[in-house]
Amino acid sequence: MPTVGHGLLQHWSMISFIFGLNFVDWNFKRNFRYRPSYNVSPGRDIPVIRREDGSDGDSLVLQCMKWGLIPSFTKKDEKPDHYKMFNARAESIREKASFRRLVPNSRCVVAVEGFYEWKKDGSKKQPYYIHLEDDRPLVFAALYDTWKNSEAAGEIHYTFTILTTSSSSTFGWLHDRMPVILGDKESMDTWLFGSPSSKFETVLKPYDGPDLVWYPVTSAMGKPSFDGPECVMEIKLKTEETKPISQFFSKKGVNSEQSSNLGSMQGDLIKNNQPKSLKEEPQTQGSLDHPSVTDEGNDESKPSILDHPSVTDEGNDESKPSISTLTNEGAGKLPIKRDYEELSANAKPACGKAEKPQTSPARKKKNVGPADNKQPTLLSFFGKRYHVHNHLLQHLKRAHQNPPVHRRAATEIESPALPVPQPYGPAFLPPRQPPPLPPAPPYHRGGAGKGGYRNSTSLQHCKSST
DNA sequence: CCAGACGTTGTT
DNA sequence: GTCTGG
DNA sequence: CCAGACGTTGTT
DNA sequence: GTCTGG
Repeated sequence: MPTVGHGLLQHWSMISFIFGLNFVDWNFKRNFRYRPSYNVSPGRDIPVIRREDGSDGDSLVLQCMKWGLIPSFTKKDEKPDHYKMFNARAESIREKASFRRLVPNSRCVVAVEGFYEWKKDGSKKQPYYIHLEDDRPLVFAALYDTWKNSEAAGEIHYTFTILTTSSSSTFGWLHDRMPVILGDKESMDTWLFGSPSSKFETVLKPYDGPDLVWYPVTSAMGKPSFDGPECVMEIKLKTEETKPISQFFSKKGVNSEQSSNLGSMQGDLIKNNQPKSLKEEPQTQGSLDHPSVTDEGNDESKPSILDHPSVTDEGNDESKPSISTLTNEGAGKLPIKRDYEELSANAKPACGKAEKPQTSPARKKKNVGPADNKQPTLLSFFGKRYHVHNHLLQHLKRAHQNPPVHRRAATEIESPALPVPQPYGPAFLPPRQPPPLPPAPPYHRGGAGKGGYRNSTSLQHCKSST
């Protein structure tokens, strides 16, 4: 089985950050329309790795596809809607008409440096940037499909959807679903090379590694047009704690007060513990140790995808980069089980970064307060979309020449990539956060250590909460 | 992003 | 016109 | 039989 | 393409 390791991705990452990709001269398929971005939303092209067509071997292809699956049966004259299927519940991919046919032979993986998820707090939504502590790329399990529309004669459009699963116990306070993260080489190999009849359930589970960390970022990144390093800069949250509990349940109270938070980048207060604040804590969670990020053996044993000769760029294959191996190292996998039973209720303010885990979330549904539950829905918006950040892929030469432009607000529209040399150097990376702390207490009931299993519509194992 | 809705009561 | 869902 | 759907998240 | 609902 071919091996695809983190190494590859890690390598890309290093190249882009440190070396600047010049030396990766990979010829990507003709229309490799990719531009690095800190804010990727459905409809954008990003590189994915898939098995080579018809290959029963270990050949892999690196190719750009648009995020947001357009099933092959979509009418040729229909306007493709990438927002409809940008995610697929892992628990039900074998049942849903749009996905099940892709499971046998259209599995792929997507590598990103991190992604964003919004924590809801009443009417407000606070985005958080989630990434691996050591910045290795995150590898998501995905499914792709092809479609031809009426125009562009014969042009085949490749699109993909990212699988989601229930959240791990440590991530659950932020959101109840998370992308399926293939944390080690074995799981990547299983997903990419497993036989059509394989039981993929074992790899389509919540990633529980303690090395998955996060911190709040500006809500400005909620706009697809907002791109640039600012998207991944940590901000301090203003905490409003201290409200009597009664207010917690009162939406009214909460809202009014909190409303200020929206884009706030400022503030921060600190506080001490209090009874749980409504909002869970913002925090950066840390993990405990970094698992071994080490890689000990770097993999040498197995070739990584990059050096894997078989990875070709679909159209032209000539170029195969010859990179040597990199270390792979599996991500840390199992975390330690943490048990915090204590739900700490308090909030830790964010002082800087590492804080602590949050407390368990209040349960969402029911507590509604008194009247006023109905707020204007401001929360919709892009609630769902994953904003995948990937400057990681800057190694793509094209990309390199066309760095993302930092835009503000809706002022502009996406401009086609133009060579604008405007390098923002490697110095932009998001701050790392060291402090590991115990994760937050899970809130799912019943849950067992990891993601809670609940049932819901479908079957397979992991279910999510809520 | 952009097509489509633009409601309430009663509920999961 | 503006919000919402996809 | 055949037209129509085929998705996810999140909620009041 | 394939399943579902009417």
